[in-house]
Amino acid sequence: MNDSGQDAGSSAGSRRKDARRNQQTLLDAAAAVFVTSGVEAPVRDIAAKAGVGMGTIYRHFPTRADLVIAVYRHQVDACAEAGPALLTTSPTPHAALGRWVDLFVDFLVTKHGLAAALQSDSAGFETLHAYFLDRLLPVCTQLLDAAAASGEIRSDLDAYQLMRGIGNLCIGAESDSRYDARRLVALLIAGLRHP
Amino acid sequence: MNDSGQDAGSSAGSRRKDARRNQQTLLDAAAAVFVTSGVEAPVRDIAAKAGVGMGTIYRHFPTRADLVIAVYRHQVDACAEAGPALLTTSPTPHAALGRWVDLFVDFLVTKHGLAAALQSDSAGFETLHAYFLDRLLPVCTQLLDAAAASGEIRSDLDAYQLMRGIGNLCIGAESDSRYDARRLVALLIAGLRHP
DNA sequence: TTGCAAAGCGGAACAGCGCTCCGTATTGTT
DNA sequence: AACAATACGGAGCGCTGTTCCGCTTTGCAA
Repeated sequence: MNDSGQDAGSSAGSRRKDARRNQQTLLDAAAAVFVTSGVEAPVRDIAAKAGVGMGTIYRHFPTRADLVIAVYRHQVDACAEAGPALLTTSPTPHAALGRWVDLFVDFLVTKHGLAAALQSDSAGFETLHAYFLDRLLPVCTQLLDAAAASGEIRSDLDAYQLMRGIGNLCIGAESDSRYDARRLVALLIAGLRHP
Repeated sequence: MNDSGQDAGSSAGSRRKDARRNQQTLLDAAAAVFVTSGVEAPVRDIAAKAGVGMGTIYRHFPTRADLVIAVYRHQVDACAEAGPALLTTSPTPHAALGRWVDLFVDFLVTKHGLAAALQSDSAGFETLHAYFLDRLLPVCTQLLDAAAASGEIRSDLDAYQLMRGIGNLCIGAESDSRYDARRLVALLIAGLRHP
């Protein structure tokens, strides 16, 4: 359960051949369905798209969150790893924070319903929330601390609140052309500057 | 459908006696259930709490959104009416905006799941979104314009985006003690000031 | 090659949801 | 007291997520 997604057999090829093949098929099908119908698409749709039964999906990914995590793991990891890099390549820590936040927002906004799922209180999605936090909170903390140390921003907002705020601002951004989450997040970051 | 909530018979006592009594019973039951189980509580729970059948609830309130609107109508109206008043009693338009936003945030944060329902893309909740917008967008626009005219804030963010941003920031605030929506909204408003 | 656990698969089945529909009961008017 | 008109209750439909178990596939061992 707290194996942070995927199956017990990890990604190495230890299981039976058909099992490995189905796992990959499911990941591809899920990715495709998430794009067209959003992250909260019916599990049956994913199973159908993969040409697989319901049982198979739940054996490979015990909970929906595990499937979502598996699909987006690479991109979340990339986002996490970009943090320290940005800190060295940006003119100031505050600029690095801004760029990293842009990266995160772009990721969330382009994944239908992901931001909403992250904050959803429906059972089964806490794992998703936890994974994002585990992976990104340390990076965000590092960037925030650096920017605070350089004196550019106030230091009375912790990384958790910032990330939740950003995640919240991204909810519904993909389905409402009148709403520009990037702009609002930028405003929020602007509000962090010392008065 | 676009009668903005409630029933055709409005609140006047034109219908049968038992119908009027049941409508009030339902409003009370819904208010009570919303407090304990949130706005997205099962309709059956509300019917049970009111000691009434499913049919009754849907005849009085054709959609869930209508019921939610009916329960909170007074408070939303109060919030809308407070806007112009604040404009005259506050030292500056920007201060009025800040106080009004606080009012709105306090309202959202104390109603379990209301902020989430507002942005929910589940069918049947667009009416709720529309009602809040109809009622509050003009007020927010007025406050925003006044603050922009006084030169205190930038004028390139419309009231719609601001309200959506605020609503989004309030999601989940009532069930996460580490997250303070009021603070983040304040930061967002701070970000509106001219640089 | 063949036999046979072990591992994996499919989808029927269950529970919980919103919402509809219609036979029955209540009202108030004649 | 009789009778429309109105309103009520809850069974039932379609949709979710999730579980469970009889059947199939796989791969090792003989």
